[in-house]
Amino acid sequence: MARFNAVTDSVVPAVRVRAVNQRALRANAKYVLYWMIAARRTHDNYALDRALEYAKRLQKPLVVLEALRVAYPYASDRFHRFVIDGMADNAEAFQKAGITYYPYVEPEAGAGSGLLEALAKDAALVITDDFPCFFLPRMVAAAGKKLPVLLEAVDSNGVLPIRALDKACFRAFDFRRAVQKTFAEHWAERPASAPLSRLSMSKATLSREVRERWPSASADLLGGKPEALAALPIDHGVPVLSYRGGLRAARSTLTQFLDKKLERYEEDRNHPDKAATSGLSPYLHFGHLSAHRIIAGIAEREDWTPEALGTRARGERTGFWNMRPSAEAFMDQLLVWREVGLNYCAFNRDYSSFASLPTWSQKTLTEHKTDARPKLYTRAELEAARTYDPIWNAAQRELLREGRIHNYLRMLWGKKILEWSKTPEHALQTTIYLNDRYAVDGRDPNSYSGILWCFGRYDRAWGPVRPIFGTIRYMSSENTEKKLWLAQYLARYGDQPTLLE
DNA sequence: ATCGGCTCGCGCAA
DNA sequence: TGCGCGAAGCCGAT
Repeated sequence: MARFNAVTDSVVPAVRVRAVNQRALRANAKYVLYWMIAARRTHDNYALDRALEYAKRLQKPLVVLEALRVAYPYASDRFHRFVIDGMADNAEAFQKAGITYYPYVEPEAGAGSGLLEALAKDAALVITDDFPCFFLPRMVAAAGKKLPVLLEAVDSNGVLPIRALDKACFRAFDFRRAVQKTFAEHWAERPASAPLSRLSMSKATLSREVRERWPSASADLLGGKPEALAALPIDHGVPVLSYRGGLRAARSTLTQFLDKKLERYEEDRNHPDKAATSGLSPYLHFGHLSAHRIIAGIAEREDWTPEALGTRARGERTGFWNMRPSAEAFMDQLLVWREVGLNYCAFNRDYSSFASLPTWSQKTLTEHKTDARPKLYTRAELEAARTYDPIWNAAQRELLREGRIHNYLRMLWGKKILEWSKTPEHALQTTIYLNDRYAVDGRDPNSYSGILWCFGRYDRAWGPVRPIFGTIRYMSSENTEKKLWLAQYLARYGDQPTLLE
């Protein structure tokens, strides 16, 4: 270990590693601890690579703690089920590799306090995930102060490290240019796709204190027994989804997308009836799937290698990747639109407020703050999908039932909330609440980009000046209905009573 | 069906 | 200083 320089000799790019505290590494401790909080997967994971690297250098076993608490904002059956599905998959993969994996689901608020510290007592150092959003940055900072050992946060969020640039971009165009300039070098430093294969690592023993005071998640919970979830003090008003979380489900969703949908992506993606969207966002949000894995799949289908990349980095939307148009359109979503959100959150703690909007949009919305609204709905009316607008109601019902809203309709959904709220600030609050509570990929940088876009972020002014919107880009249900194929969508999520309401 | 104007700010060329 | 251009729009003119 003496000659290992953790910065220059690591397989993980230094820009992805952040020392959260200045405590020492303890080479004589029992194991290396990976506290898995965002990249909840066993491959394509820089934090796991880093942890394995330390374990090998120090000749210690690796212990992985994947914890889920009950008192975090919006904890519900929906998100718990999704994360626990992932735990079951992770348990199997780590078991096969001979790594001590500790899935912990807190049975009551506060019960999990002290677990990380107790496990860290025997750790040479702790590695965790660096996620720039929600309560995670605060939680990691607090842990850094408490832990008696070195805590490193590793960024496995995207293909570009969140600190690849030194500031936030306020236009997608600028970020696209940065992606085009640097993709090749970052792609060359991708994480291991099968880090657990051919490992020979000794197994760690956890202290009796830990095993008795914080028993790992029960087989009932991991196995998906509804009673086990019902017993937890979480929001039972947000029901589980019809699709599973976890790595297996992520892989099959990806395969479906690549085999059946990618080819028609560009043409069909705006049409709700065409079912052309990837459905990958929930898996990306909870770290069950990596952008690297998706790109590898696209590259294979497109027979693509980085040599095909264009040399001009001018921020143009086509002609850079040199893939088929549909694949290029999807790459733009994945690399530019997903990662520009990560970039924003990484540099702005204030990523979701009205004050974070561009000056021009704050100004125009404020100027039209007192304009008459066609109708004002309460949050509860919106939540229950009870408006006069069938398209909006359908989108809201899709959110309630499926934990997502179709890409195109999500924009209209947000714009209408602005139209029906007494102030833009209230509208923003309501939109974020609904998305955070019900969307599987809520509480994600990506989601905040999408919502704040409706209020002007990453966008520009569009005339003519209209009531309420001012020069914010306007969208209407009438035009949406004319432009899109959505009859089946309306039938599926239409104004008929359902179990939820 | 397609086109320009509506309207704002940024980077870049000059 | 001027020019070109940008997530998905809308509307009226041709």
